[in-house]
Amino acid sequence: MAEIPNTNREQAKVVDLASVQAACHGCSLRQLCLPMGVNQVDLHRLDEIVRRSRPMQRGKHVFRLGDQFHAIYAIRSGSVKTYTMTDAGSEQITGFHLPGELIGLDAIATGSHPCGAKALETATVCELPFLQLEELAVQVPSLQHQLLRLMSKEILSDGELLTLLGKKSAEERLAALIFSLSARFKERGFSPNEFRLSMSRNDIADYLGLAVETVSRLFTRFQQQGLIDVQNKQVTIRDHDRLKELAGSNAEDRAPQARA
Amino acid sequence: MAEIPNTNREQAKVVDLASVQAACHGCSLRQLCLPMGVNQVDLHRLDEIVRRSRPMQRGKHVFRLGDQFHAIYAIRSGSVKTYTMTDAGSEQITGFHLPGELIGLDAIATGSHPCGAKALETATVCELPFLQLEELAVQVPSLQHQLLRLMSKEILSDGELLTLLGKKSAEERLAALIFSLSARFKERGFSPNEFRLSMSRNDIADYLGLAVETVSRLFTRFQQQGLIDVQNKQVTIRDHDRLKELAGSNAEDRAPQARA
DNA sequence: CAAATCCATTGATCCAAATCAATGCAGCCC
DNA sequence: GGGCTGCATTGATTTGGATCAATGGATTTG
Repeated sequence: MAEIPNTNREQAKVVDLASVQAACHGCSLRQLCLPMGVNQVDLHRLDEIVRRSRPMQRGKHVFRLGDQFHAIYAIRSGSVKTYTMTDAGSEQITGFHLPGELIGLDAIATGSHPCGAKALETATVCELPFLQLEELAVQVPSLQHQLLRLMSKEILSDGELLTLLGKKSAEERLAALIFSLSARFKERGFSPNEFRLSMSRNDIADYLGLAVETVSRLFTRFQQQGLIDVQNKQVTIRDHDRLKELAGSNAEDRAPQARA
Repeated sequence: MAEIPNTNREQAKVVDLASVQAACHGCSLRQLCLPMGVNQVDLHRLDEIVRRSRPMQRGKHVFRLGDQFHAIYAIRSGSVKTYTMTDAGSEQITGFHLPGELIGLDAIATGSHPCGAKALETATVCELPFLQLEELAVQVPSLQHQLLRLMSKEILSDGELLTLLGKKSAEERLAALIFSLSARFKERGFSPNEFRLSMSRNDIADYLGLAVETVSRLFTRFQQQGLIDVQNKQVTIRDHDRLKELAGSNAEDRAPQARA
């Protein structure tokens, strides 16, 4: 509810773009990000329209709720949360985004950002001006394909989150989040078993549709049960299998019936 | 949980495609659907790849959970629900889809359908083979644009549903659903104030993340409060404004503070 | 380095919605 | 038309997680 105050400069221009080119062709994330499947030659054309931001401090916006839409952004380093506001003023976090993921895709339809995007830690992002990207995508089928694929992936992960919020217990929700983060860190070459949660407990609660207190209690419980080790924001996974099982379901242990 | 039994024929081929062409150029939904913004000439090329299904009976699948992905579908008439299964066997419904809306978009990323799609009443759908659609989209920028727009819209509405499930009370959720259906019926030229709910109470519960009993009680309560009239599946909106207010928020009436 | 501020944890209590239980009703099929 | 079957409503009871309340730690700032 209490907004972090912004400097005037940050107000005026939310993302501060570096003058250096982003250079997708040399980026370690190209197998996860938009460049996947795009050949060398076409990749240089993508490079021409991409601008990389300067490192953004924790709490700064990539874009704000309601901002006019002109570009989508790829996370290059760090992590970013996207969120909407309820009328009552509380945040619903729609995603925690890691390097290689695209944000701002939900703004294409309406022309303005229905959610805000804020750096959870120092982060850099790559700006992809949408008109230019669309233009390039009709010329580069592999780029169009990958853009559609990434949007599809977003719809897919939203669907999973829906099930999480609609059907799962608090315990399952937190286990699923930890499990998902673990898998995504692994994809990016980081340790899947030891990582730092860049978001606050409050953010986790606002993502999972729970109260902070509940999240806190669950961390304590998971630790007591030997599932994970928690030391502030540092998490170590102790029992990957049980965590996975918990994330998948905990209602089925009393009804493990066969699927038709 | 109990699956409607399927005939062998329906098992073998889920969607039964008519031999007639779909004819987007003559379709009354073209301003809502994929053809929006596509010119006459290109529209005929779209017509060539679209196949319209025969009317599908209530309960038949457009595609099943886990089916291999080869096409997306536009609802032409009737209504369709998309849903996933939790490991415990209960459905999380991810959307109720009306004519002009696309389904199957979440399958592009993985190549198989992460959710199933079932007709809620007699419905027809248009099949858009994805490879051909992609091929056409690189040749017809306006088609690419509209496809991206519709995918974005899907992400947007998923985000709204997330907020609904994560932050809103049972009352707000149901009000929001009724309000959303009303708005979408209006868009399609139907009465926004009097319509038939094609889905069961159970489906509504599985969409809103509630128990059936809660949904039923809310319908009764809304009727008592004079918000709506309910007669089985027939709904008449009596107080549009109060319904809208309730759908937007009901927590703010005790904290109507100004936004920063 | 101390004070201030923010964030996280823990405990006690409450409540909205789930669950359990029963009856009512509508649309079907013989 | 009468019984069947699945769907919907209503009531009683329980409970998971929210809310309220207080304290404990961790960053941050002057």
